[in-house]
Amino acid sequence: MAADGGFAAAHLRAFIERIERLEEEKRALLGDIKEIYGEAKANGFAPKIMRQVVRLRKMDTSERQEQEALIDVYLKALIDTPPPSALAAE
Amino acid sequence: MAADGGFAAAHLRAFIERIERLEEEKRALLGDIKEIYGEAKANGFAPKIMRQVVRLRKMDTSERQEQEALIDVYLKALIDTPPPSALAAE
Amino acid sequence: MAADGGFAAAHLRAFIERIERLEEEKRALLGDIKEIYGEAKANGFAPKIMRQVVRLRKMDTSERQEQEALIDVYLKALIDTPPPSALAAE
Amino acid sequence: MAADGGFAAAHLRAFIERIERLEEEKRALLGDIKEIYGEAKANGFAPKIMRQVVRLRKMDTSERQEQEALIDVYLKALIDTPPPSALAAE
DNA sequence: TCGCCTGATAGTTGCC
DNA sequence: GGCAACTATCAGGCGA
Repeated sequence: MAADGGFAAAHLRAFIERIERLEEEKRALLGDIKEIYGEAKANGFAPKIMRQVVRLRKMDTSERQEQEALIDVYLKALIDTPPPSALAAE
Repeated sequence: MAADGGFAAAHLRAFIERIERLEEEKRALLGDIKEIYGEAKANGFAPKIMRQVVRLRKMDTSERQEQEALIDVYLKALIDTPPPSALAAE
Repeated sequence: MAADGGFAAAHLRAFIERIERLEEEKRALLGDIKEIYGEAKANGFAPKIMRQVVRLRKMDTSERQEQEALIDVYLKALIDTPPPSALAAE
Repeated sequence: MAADGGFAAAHLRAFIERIERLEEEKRALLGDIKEIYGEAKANGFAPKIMRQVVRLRKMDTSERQEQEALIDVYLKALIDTPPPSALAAE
């Protein structure tokens, strides 16, 4: 790669530049999102809860439903086997 | 730290050794868990589903319950606002 | 909040919608970045190294060198304490 | 599986219980490790550096140097391509 | 078996 | 200054 007259280096530069450009955009986007949570908080909403809500709404629409039935079967088989964490509640 | 006659170095060594020892144990534990999933698979169970089940059982017993009510309120407020991903399903 | 005639709910909906819209954009951006790393890989570059490079370029040079120096001090303090993995080599 | 008189369910329960037990141990182990880093910090060591040191000691020396060399090559190829952050300094 | 992708872990940052 | 949330990296599991 070093013996190619710098062509590879130029290639690499192009990739890195594109990536860094997109990362800048991403950074801006993250800032915008954060700002909205800030506004919401100023209006009496709980950002933490809102984040969970956004997350849940994402999950619910995924292909998870397809496997839901099987998960349910497994969970039901364990219905009288409480998870260990239940002990911590004492 | 360099001018302490190596006392700090000995101290650091002790900490690192303890950590590396525990990491070894952790590694072994992960191996055991993996093995069990393998056994289960050999018995006709789906490891992937089992992992999700374990995960769900963990979540259900966490402090999430405390915030569950509030999450519910938020979700209900959004009941006629479908998430964007619904559009992708077309 | 529940007793406000739904005004708060409408407000919440507006916030969530804005957030979910931006998250869609973010998702797209992440996909683009990933794609570029994929292209780079197909051209013989190592994505893992590229990521480190992008990260290093974000840091101030002096800060980076300071960290490396400290790492070196720690490593040297452990010079006669072989890591556990050496044992596995037997 | 459902028509087996619950034998499979019992089997599944056994697997899940073993897994959850081991996960508890893992959780405890992680807590212990975290605790040691805390102690070290209280004694004037930098946990962040320690973690990197532990990580480096896990890698083979030659492998590590190989990576560093490659990072250097990449960085040098980008030497006249300033990162975007330089623009922010203006 | 390889590549992809999701889930786990470490680092960073902002809040309290 | 410590704590907790969020982001990014990494490794293991899954599917082709």
